[in-house]
Amino acid sequence: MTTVYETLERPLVSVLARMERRGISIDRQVLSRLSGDFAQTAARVEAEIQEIAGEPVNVGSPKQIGDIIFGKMGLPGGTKTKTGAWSTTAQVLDDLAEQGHDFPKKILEWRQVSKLKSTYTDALPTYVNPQTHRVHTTYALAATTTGRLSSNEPNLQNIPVRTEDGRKIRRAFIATPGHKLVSADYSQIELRLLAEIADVPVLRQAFRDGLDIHAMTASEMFGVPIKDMPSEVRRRAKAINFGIIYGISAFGLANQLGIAREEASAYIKKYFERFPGIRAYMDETKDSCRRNGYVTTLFGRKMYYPDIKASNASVRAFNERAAINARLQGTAADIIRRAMIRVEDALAEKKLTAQMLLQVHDELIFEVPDGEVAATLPVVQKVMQDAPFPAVILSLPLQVDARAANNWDEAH
DNA sequence: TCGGCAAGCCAC
DNA sequence: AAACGTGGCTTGCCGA
Repeated sequence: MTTVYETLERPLVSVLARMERRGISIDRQVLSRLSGDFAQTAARVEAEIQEIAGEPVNVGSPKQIGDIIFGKMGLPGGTKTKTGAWSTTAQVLDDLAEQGHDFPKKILEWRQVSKLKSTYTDALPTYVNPQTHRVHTTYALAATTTGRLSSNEPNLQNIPVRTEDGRKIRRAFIATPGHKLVSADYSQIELRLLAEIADVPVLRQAFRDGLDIHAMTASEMFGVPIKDMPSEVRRRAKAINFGIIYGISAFGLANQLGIAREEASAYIKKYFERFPGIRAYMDETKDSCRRNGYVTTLFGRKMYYPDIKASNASVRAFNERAAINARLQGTAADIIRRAMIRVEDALAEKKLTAQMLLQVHDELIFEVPDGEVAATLPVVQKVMQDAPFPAVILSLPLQVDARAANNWDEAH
C-alpha cells in the first residue's frame, strides 16, 4: 500500500511541523499556585506518614513502603513483583485503604499530589519557549506499532483529566485573548470500529440508534433494563467492552473488576454469545496474523507481529492480544490522520483561521478567534466524521463531539 | 557523575 | 498485580 505513505504520511509530517511550531499557551501563574498547593499537601501528608511509620522513611521509595506495610506492619494480601520486592501499586494500596488502613491511604494521597507536581505543575513551565511564550511538544510519527502518534518533551498526550486536581492542571492550558480552544473528539471510535470490523449487528444498530453503548451491553448481558440501570452494572459492562478492545483475558478482566476468574470467564462467554461476530473476529485476526506475520487496518496498512508464532506461550498470547487491539487502534489512528491532513484546507476554503494545535489520539484541539467558533465547529466535525471516505465506507456513523471554551478542561 | 533498570502512574 | 492494548515521564537505586 504505497498509497498510504505517499498520500498520508508525507503531508502529515508538514501538518505536525506546523502544530509543533504553533505551540499552546499555558497559564504559568495557575501552575505555580498549584505547585505550591501540592507541595503543601505533600509535606503535610508526608509528616503524617513519618508519624505512623515511627522512623525516617523515604516516601518516594516503593521498596521502603512495601517493607513497612507488609513487613513491619504485617498487613495482609501482600504480593511480590517479578524482582521479589513487595508490590505497592495503587491497586494494592487501594485494597488496603478500603479495609480501613490509614497508612496505605496516605501513601496514595502523597503519590497523587507528588505525581501531579513533579510531572506537570513543576515541569511544564520549564518547557515554555522564551520567544513564543508557548509550550511546543514534539510529535513522533513512527514511534508506535499501531500507527498512533506519540508526543514528547513535553508529552501533551497525557495531561491529567481524571481527578479534580488533575483537571486544575488542564485548566492552565488556555487560548490566546480573543480566542477559544476548540476540542473535537471521536466518541467511542474503537468500539464503533469493533462493531464494523467484527460485523456485530446488535452493536452496529446500537451505534446507529445513538444508544449508550455500555448500558446497552449491560442490558444484553445481564438482562437489566437500560432505564434506571445501577451504575455498578454499567461499570462492569464498560470494563468488558474495554477488555474486548484490548484482547480480553479472564485473568485481566478478573483483576480489573475485582472478581473471581471463573466469574470473569462466564462474563466473556456470555459476551461472545450475545454479540456473535466478536469471537470469529478474534480468531480470524489471530489466524491471519500467524499466516502473514502482520494484521492490517481497514485502510490496508500493515502492522507486524512476527512473535505471534513464538514458542513461549505467554509471548504468543501477548502478541495475539496486541494484534487484536492493533486493528482497532490502528484503524482509528489512520482515520484521525486523514482528518488532520484534510482539516486545514477545509477550514481555509471557508476563510476560517482556526489553528490546529494538538492531537490526543481521538481528539483534535484548535485555537479559534471568538467570532469564528460557531462556523468552525461544523467544519471540523464534518471533516473528522467523513475522514474514512472514500477509501473506506463505514456502515455506521462516526460521532464527533466538539465544544469551545477558554481552557482545555472546559472545552473537553 | 552518568546511564540504565525497576517501579509506578499519567493519558487514550 | 498486571497474562487487558498503545505510549512518555519521574523517582529511586545501583553499578560503571
